[in-house]
Amino acid sequence: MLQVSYIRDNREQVLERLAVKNFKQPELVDEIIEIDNNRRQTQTLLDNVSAEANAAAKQVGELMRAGKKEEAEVVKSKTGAWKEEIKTLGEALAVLENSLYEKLVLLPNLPHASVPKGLTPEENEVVLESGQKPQLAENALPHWELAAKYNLIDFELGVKITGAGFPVYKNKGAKLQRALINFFIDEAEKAGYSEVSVPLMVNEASGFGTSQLPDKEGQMYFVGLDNLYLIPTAEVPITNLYRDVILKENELPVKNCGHTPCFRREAGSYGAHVRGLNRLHQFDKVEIVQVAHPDESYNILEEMSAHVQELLQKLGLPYRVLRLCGGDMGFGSALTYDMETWSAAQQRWLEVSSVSNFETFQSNRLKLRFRNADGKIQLAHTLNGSALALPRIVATLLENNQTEKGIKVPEVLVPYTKFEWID
RNA sequence: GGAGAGAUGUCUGAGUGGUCGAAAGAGCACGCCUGGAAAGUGUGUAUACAUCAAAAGUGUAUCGAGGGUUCGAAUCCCUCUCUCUCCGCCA
Repeated sequence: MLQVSYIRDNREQVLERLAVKNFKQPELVDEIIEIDNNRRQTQTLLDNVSAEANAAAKQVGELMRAGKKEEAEVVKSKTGAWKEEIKTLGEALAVLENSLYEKLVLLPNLPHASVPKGLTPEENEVVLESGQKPQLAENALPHWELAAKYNLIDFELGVKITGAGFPVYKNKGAKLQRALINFFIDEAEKAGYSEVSVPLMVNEASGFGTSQLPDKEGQMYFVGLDNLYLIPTAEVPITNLYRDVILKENELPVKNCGHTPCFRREAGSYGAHVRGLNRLHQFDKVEIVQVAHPDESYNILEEMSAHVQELLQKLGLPYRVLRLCGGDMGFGSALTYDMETWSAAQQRWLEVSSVSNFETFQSNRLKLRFRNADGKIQLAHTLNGSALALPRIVATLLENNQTEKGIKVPEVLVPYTKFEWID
């Protein structure tokens, strides 16, 4: 959520930045400024009347104590009008605050200056490409066939017990999952992230804090009986650890990592591109999250991007890094890098990580602040990234490393899997 | 799920209608003291909004949340949420 005071003071810039994100309702900006003017006037009126009423109440108390009952009655009789006014103004203020809020949550974050204009994924900027795309044999198989051939993943069994998009991992498939999770967590800890293990369901306030709500209401599984949402990413519980927190400047940056399953309804996604592990309703992911000083957040974004790339390098996967264009960015992000690995059997890039700087967009909602060097309270910046999401990593590992002997496990994973070949 | 108790600042904890944004202690910050530290000692130590060019200052709101009674509510009443204890169930 953008800060009203910022919008008020930087109207032109806000409009210009929103245009980069192809925001469809720029008129909201002026509506917000208008409502806010109204709100501030009302606030001032209300404060003044309340001050008068407070002074009178105090006076009554003093008169009563002095035994001047009649004078006290006189003052009392004057308070009726104030009460009425306080009530009316208070209600008006609440209406204004609500409508201000309702419009404010519709504004996405402003994109960073480096974000390219554009509408579609095709317009994302390729920042770099790394690694060799493997040349597979003629009869190379896509991962869903490899999974069946080596008895690693049973999609039909998942359909039976839950539904499509909930695979059952078996044998070396299950072990590979655990190996990847442990590898990713260990790497994150080496990079200074401390591990947390968090709830997989969150309340509405948490969903709102990281801006999944109200924006992505329909994308999350919702447990109506208890009003809880299944997390779509560990970003939600981990970042919300710091909701309503004021940190000390020297505590920044805060670095956390955590493994969780993620649950996504993915409503409306069907077809070849969601085959196999390409898009699931439940998948495992290791997430890295940082709470940063505003002056440092873009350096930290690069550091997080480098961390993700290092993982891909260690796994020997060819990848590329995209800087998302305005139209393809998430609602709350100021700058997002997507990392994609090359799936040799499918001949396409698969997104395996997304690293974003939210600047103050989340922290404004979270009330996540720090006390700066001047002793002033200031909003912190939040960042997060996948490091990494498992399914598409598994997909590309299986596909890219297939040989006639079986599937070769990357060396870095062998200490975790305790086997070198899937055969 | 049933019965009871409770929710106050960073923490402990006082406060049952006015002088309470809130005692006291601890913690923390800064100073004094000290060769240095500890002890001792002094001062300070919530947040939001409004006002102001800005700071200072001032005003308003906030003692779990929301509503009510009253000239006046941390304190009384109602509703909700959460926590603790006991019982039940249970990985």
